[in-house]
Amino acid sequence: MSAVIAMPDLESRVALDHHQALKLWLRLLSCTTRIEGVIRSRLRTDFATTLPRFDLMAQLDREPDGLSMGALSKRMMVSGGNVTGITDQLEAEGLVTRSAHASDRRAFNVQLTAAGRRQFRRMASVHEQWVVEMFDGWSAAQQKQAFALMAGLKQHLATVELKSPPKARHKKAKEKTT
Amino acid sequence: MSAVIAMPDLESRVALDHHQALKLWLRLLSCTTRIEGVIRSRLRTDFATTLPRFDLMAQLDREPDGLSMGALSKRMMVSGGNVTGITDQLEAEGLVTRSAHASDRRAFNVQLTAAGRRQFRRMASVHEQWVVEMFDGWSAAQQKQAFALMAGLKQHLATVELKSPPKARHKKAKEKTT
DNA sequence: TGTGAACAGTTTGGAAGTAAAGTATCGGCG
DNA sequence: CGCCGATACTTTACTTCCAAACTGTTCACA
Repeated sequence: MSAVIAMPDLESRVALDHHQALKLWLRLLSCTTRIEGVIRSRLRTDFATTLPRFDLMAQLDREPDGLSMGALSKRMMVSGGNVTGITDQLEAEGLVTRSAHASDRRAFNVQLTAAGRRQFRRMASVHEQWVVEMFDGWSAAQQKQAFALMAGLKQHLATVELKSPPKARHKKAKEKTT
Repeated sequence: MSAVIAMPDLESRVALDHHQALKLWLRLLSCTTRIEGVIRSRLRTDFATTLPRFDLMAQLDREPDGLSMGALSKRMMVSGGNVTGITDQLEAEGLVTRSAHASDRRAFNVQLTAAGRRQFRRMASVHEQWVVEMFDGWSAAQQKQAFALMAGLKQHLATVELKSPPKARHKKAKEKTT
């Protein structure tokens, strides 16, 4: 329903679009913040752990052969320094091991220990139920729809530069700045 | 139609649902994390500010009469102690004022200063363009659809308790715990 | 071979977030 | 009035996170 014709003022149409995207973003953000808050709170009270620790263990649970620090950082979408700290903790508690990489002496291979895997599995099933509970406000069809929408968004976002592009956008300048 | 009791026959269906909700959640999370990261990064490089500072100013910009610390805390969905710290910074920089509440000596009224409003307005328009840019992977129709979906989710989430409920849910216990 | 860029991870310094305890004020009720 | 629980905010101690600087390793290539 975009007003292609009879545009009294381009300004107002743009402003409306802006408003829509902004409102959408705020709503999206408040939903995820809320869900994160609930999960965080329950992880603390039920399992005395935190979301990043759970997240790291979840990544490792999917990869029996282990992951490097860098791979963990990328998957968890947090900085490397952050992964170092969380891994330190879990290692100290005997939930993960940090072993030398076979061929690259810079890298480590992080793996879940038996105890770590046991603990994660115990938490994971409960965690899944929490997520199901929070999304059952949506029907299965709606969930599918949302999933598809998010797929598109995610793909588009991958093309967005992290830092603000240097303005001139009327030319399709796509070359690397290196 | 939530499978409340462990029914062997429905086991696999439930497992599928779980998987779906979980995947949906992870995708939702990665989208918002990415968007947040982009905005955060650009706010830093372009305006030497941070997301929570921007957020606080945005709340105040909408309320010319100012807001109390508690109201800010609620709107920003962060703890009160957090708001204290951010307000301290902005006040020290002359962007907001913390004045005594008219009738309640416990409360403060936080307002944008002229300089604060000027700075915020300058940032806000650019910020809106960033958001528009990130959501233009979606058509206007898709944005509308997503917005509606999120509305439903948000509403459902409001009924979810923060801490893990003590198990028994087969009765529709909806009474307040106060 | 050797040199320099790129890469893996750690360290550091600081902002942002929380929960929980503390301070001061408010408001109701005897 | 005087007390007591609720409220508004701050403080404290701690975790999480990032950006940027740093160390050590690898790899390309002259």
